[in-house]
Amino acid sequence: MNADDVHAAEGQPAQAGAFAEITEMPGHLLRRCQQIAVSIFMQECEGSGLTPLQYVALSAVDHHGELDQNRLGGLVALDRTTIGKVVTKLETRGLVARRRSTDDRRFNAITCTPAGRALLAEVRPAVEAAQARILEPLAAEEQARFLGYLMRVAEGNNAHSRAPLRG
Amino acid sequence: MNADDVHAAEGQPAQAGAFAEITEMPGHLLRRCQQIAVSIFMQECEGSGLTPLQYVALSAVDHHGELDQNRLGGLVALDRTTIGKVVTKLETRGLVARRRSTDDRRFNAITCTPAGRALLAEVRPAVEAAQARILEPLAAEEQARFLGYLMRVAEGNNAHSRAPLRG
DNA sequence: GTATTATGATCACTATACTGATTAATAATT
DNA sequence: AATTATTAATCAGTATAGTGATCATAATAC
Repeated sequence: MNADDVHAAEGQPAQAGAFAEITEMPGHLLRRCQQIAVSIFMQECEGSGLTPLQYVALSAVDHHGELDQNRLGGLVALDRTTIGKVVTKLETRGLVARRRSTDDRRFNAITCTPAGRALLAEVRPAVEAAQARILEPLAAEEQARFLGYLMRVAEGNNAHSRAPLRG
Repeated sequence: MNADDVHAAEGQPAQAGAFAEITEMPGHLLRRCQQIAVSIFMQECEGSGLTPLQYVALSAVDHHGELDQNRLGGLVALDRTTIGKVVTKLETRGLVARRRSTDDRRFNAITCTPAGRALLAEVRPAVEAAQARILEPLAAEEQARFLGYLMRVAEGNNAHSRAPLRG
């Protein structure tokens, strides 16, 4: 910046080097990688109008057939409120159908529509292209090890998550 | 669920097995790991009232001395709007000071307050405990390799990020 | 058969993470 | 000097990711 710059006047900050360490911490790196993964997904899947979360949730509904929001949230590791909003978005686009279960009227019964299934099939190549781009900085063997580590970190810490996977 | 369950009637869903594959994709795993990393940070650093982002941003301000919001956003890889909100939150807690630069009146000059520096020092052990817990499912050698992979994925794809790191 | 408990969904609220439009100030061009 | 372009910040809007409170319904206890 300029003349009224404290930086120049104070010499060394209180915790010299501490910030550099933070940028090499797993928490910070995971945030950056997740941020990048979303960016790449949005680029590759632009035409579909789907976000990563919408794609995963729609796939889960397609794969599992009719299920309630709570179970769906567990399958994709999302809290009750967020999965509710994702379902609302998918519903307004006609990709899933939502109705109150007549059996137990507390439940929202979610099903995948033909339009939802068609979009899933259509966007699938772009999703796979995105995944390949995310891993591109690593060699093939490293990619496999990296995925293995991610799976173990996710599974090993699942109980510590605020929205654990409930398969 | 129950009797009016479409699942039982339809047999196999359209894309059998596709969802299982998605749960092993880097995009999904990175989201889950980031989600878990935030959960663990919030548990360990509960007393500080700091979120992961607030901690990283505050550290960056401390380390770099006075700087503007745009540069701060670049250092922590955040877009202009999000870094603005983080700074507002830190400002209301008195952890940073924000004033218009007299030199160039477009800039917000951000500085770390003594209270901010004190909190950083206080919370540091909890932050490191959180990082250790995130990596716990991996052996020491694997942790080092995992961090190396995360750094290469983040750096190699930096240009594809919607809010790239600008060191 | 009523009271208690448990559960699914929704609402209000906070924080993260962006885009596009706008505003204010500076820099570059002519 | 006046016009144009650029830049920092902010605002409105959308999506992700949660918490705690509330409401309706269902299951259980007594």
